[in-house]
Amino acid sequence: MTIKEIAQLAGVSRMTVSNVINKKYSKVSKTTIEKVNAIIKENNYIPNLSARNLSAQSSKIIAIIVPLVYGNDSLFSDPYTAQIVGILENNLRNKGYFAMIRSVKALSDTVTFLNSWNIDGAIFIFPKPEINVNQLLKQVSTEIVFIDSYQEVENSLSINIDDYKGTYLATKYLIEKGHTKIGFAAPKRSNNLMELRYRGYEDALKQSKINFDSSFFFDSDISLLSGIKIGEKIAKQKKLTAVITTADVVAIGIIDGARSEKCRIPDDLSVIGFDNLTIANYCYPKLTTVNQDINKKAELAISLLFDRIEKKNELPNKIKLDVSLIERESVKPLN
Amino acid sequence: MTIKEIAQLAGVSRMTVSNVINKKYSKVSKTTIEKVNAIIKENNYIPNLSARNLSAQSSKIIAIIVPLVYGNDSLFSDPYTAQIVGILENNLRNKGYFAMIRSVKALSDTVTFLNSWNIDGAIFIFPKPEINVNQLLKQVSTEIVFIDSYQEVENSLSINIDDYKGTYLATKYLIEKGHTKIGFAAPKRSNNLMELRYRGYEDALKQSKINFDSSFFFDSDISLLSGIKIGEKIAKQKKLTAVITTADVVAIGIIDGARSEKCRIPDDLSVIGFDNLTIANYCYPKLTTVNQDINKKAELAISLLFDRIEKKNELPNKIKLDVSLIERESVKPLN
DNA sequence: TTGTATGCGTTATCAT
DNA sequence: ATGATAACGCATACAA
Repeated sequence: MTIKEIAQLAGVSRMTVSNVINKKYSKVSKTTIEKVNAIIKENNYIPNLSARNLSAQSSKIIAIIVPLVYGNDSLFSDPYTAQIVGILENNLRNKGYFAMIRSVKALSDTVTFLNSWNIDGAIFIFPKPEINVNQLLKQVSTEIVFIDSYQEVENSLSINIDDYKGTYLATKYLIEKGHTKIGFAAPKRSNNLMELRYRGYEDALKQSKINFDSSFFFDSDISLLSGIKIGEKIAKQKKLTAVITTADVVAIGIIDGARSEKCRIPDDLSVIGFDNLTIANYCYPKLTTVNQDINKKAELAISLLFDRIEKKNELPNKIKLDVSLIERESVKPLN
Repeated sequence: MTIKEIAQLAGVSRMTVSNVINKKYSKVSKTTIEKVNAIIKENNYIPNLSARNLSAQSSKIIAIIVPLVYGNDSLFSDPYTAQIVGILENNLRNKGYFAMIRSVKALSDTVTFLNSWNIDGAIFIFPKPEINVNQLLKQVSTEIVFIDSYQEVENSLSINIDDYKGTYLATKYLIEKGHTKIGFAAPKRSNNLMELRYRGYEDALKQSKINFDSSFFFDSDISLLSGIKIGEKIAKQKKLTAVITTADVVAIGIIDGARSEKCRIPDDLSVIGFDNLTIANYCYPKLTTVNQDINKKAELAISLLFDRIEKKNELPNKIKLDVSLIERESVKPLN
């Protein structure tokens, strides 16, 4: 069923039908509107968006680009990403847009994808260092909002959190509770994210004149498995009384790994997470963690994207969200 | 950059360029192929898929339709859905398709969505009773594979698991361990899923001549919160020694809720989950649960969908996957 | 208020 | 081996 057929049934031109569909009522008489609408309904006519988009040079599609976790089949190994994507879809749908999700490996993949469809905008979650944001923006005309990008690119749109503050708060909190042997589990690959979180940790130590020992550092992926290995190692070494992480999933992994080596949590080892995922409140012990407002992050990404798509330009290029420490049960005071 | 421009630059017709792009090499000379390819590369030409799809009447888009959880902003409140969607996207991308995700509330939403784009196929995860599969199939020409559909519709394509066996195994296991006061937490709304899982539970009880008491039943959503409330209730009542659930998230919620009422798990209450999510292995205590192969489920959905899209018709309409019980630490023997 | 012509970028068909 | 024409379904610009 096409506009043409509807037009024939209604005995009007295609344009009249088109105007009815697009509610350009000033251009059509009431009688015609009603007649056409009746026929549209009767025939269950639904506009062909491929055609509309070709004509309009705009697709009403927003791309959601997510990192492809190497060695993993699923994009959503991390519930953090899943939660964001869910909120994005919800907001986009309510705005009359469509959400196309795509995982990408390389810059060229990304460019091809974004230029293939007349994509109206994109939200890119955690662009890995392999994908150079600067290059990407040069090769693509789509508006892109980056969530958790730690490539500092002027003029790029991004939503981040105060990473420095997050680890700073966590470390400070442990120190207040009497801990001095505080491990730090984070991905090693140097990027700004890690730089910031590392500095937060380091500065808090320094302020209390605690020496950083390189054996305090544990290279981790953002995965349970990675956490488990670190937990086992920490339990065997018996050198630390506490450890902070850069993701709740890692923290939960550490707890599990340490426990398997007879290390009690938090009695023998205090653990602090990062993200405040839903599960952080239901694992055992309930996880003391750095809270970030994931929902707000996703919603702001949408706001910023549409601020630019609609050329309002009211919001700043870079938005940084605050974090806070949530006290639960995975930290034991030593004093 | 369009085909037309490439054609002009190369001094050939649009069709020749099109043939090169689509690798119809029998129709183009080697020299031309090379010349055209060079110009394409040089200009970073990328085909416009909107146009291609309009022409081809096919979009290379596969819709992933997920249930909208009422009162929840995120589609992926449940990691189970997130995992499936991740695997689907991965498989689709590898096949050269695009994944459009969409949550739907009503039948009409769904029909409009599927008919708007020239969508090549759809995978529908857990169609709620509100969306009548039979009606849907009548109003849509797209091939749809249903995952976890409990509306029995002849000729519809579906991937399910052996729900009856799942709860049967769980209940039987508890009985073997000496439990007789076994609760059952599941969504009450009557549909086939619940019917099947309920019967598995009930039959196992019957076979051991254990009477079912209506107070053993707890109406639950598939959510942590729902589990928590049930856990609290069970702990307060102190009537049960064990409870089985229809989702790991509910089981984890129950553990948390019961624990908050000083009920020790598994000492005072044994709990069995359902799904064997990743987290089931890392919560505390590690969850004894009914395992289903989520990855295989998603992969089979893709296989079945493309079996029909490509008109091979080698696979059966309905595929039912086996389940098994995974023994971990959330059940304590009473004998 | 309604209709006509044209273009969006691609591909199928049919000539040459 | 290459090219001309039409078609996919819709919307913009302009004419009547």
